[in-house]
Amino acid sequence: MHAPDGSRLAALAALLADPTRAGVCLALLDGRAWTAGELARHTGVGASTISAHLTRLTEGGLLAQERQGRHRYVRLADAGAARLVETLASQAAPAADPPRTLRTSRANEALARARTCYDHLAGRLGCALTDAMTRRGLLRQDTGFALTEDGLAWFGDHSIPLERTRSRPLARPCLDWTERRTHLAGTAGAALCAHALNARWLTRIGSGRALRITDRGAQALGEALGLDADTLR
Amino acid sequence: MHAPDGSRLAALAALLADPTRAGVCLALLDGRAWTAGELARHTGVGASTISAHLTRLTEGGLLAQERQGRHRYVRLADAGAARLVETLASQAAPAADPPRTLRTSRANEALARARTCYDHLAGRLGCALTDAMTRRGLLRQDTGFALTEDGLAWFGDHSIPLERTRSRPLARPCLDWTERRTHLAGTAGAALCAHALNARWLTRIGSGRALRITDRGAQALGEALGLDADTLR
DNA sequence: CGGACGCTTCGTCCGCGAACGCACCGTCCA
DNA sequence: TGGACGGTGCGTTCGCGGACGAAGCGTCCG
Repeated sequence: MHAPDGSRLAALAALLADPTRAGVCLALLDGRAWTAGELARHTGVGASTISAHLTRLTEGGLLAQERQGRHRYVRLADAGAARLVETLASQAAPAADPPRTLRTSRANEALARARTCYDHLAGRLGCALTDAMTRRGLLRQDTGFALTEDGLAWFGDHSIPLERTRSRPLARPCLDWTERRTHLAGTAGAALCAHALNARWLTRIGSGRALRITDRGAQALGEALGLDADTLR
Repeated sequence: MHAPDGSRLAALAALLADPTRAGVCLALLDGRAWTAGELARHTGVGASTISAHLTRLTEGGLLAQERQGRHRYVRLADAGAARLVETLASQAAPAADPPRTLRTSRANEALARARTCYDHLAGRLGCALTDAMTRRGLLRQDTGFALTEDGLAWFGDHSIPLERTRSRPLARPCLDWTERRTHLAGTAGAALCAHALNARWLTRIGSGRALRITDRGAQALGEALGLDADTLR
């Protein structure tokens, strides 16, 4: 075993060093599978071009694909790939020029409010949940980033199963692009997100990664975490 | 505020998408400042070439530079930059072809045994320390990654000051390239490393990032963590 | 069965950027 | 006050790769 040489690192970075491929990976950060055509339209590039890019990303191990009929579905390969894109995105973020059109402004506002980040919750909602959990002593951030005993119990009380795997941390921080603060990721973050969508606490807006809080969700989150979810509507 | 677009992410990734620049960043992961000439020799490239690369990396915000006389010293700009390179390196790692010469084999063995990773300890030693701390209940990894109360006290007992800053976590996991496991990073990891070097528990081998355990260090680590440091010699 | 559709393959064009050598500038030392 | 040395700027070369369009292939649906 030897230290990774520059060429391997460069080859991996090169996959993300193109605006189109970077746009693809950012789009896939919503954690779902997109078709090649959707990504072509989303990045504003031809069908043949996106096809080549998806092939490169897949062969590079960043994307996983699945073919269904005449569709090619791609998604981020694993949590490691998602973490890489996240890290890059949060480090690249510091541009803050105002959006130009009302339409994109609305879309950005929705994203800033609540969205998925790969498999967990982000945006103001994600941060508010994380803060509430910290305030209630379910999560500790002052000595690192970990669930407490009370936190473990909380998940149990709400029948949210926590898979304890060796390869993936139960709780880890993820830096939020819009809030510039950390929110809950890892197995627990994913479980919470899955539960919130399953129990209809949250629903997706259209087909994107933006989320909306339901009435039931506002009530449930108010009870479970003392969160004033109305302000996040 | 809006989501980072592909071009920003791509521009950042492009900085690391070149073998020479990637080699520079990996070298700088030892946390120290290198001169332009050292990096040119290290990457096997001309002086003018390395100069241009260092300028690009600095302007991109990944490197910080400092001029002393006719020397140009560069180092990684901040913990964020280091984390980015780490993440990329650990994701890129899976090549394991054996080293070709005895010389590089020796060097790799030394690196695998004990080294710095930006500002904290890595290699078998770093992982062993992290494991020992976990075993002794100073560090919890099963619910995330955080120091325990006992852990905080341990740092106090050994007069290792822990700066509690808001922007940087006290403890976070860092994936080790050689061990494929996590070791302690963050403020606590940095403080431990600094203390170990200060107290001469460890010394640098030559000018690289490899470390050697001193007799005093073996004894101190044995007492403080019950670590059998002899096996790491 | 035919046509629309989603994706892929191929050929082509074109621009970016990495590397080098050389001339040059400032610094350090004998 | 030279001369060696570390680093910079410029001009040149050259290969890589991203984009497009056209043609082709399999899939779905009317």
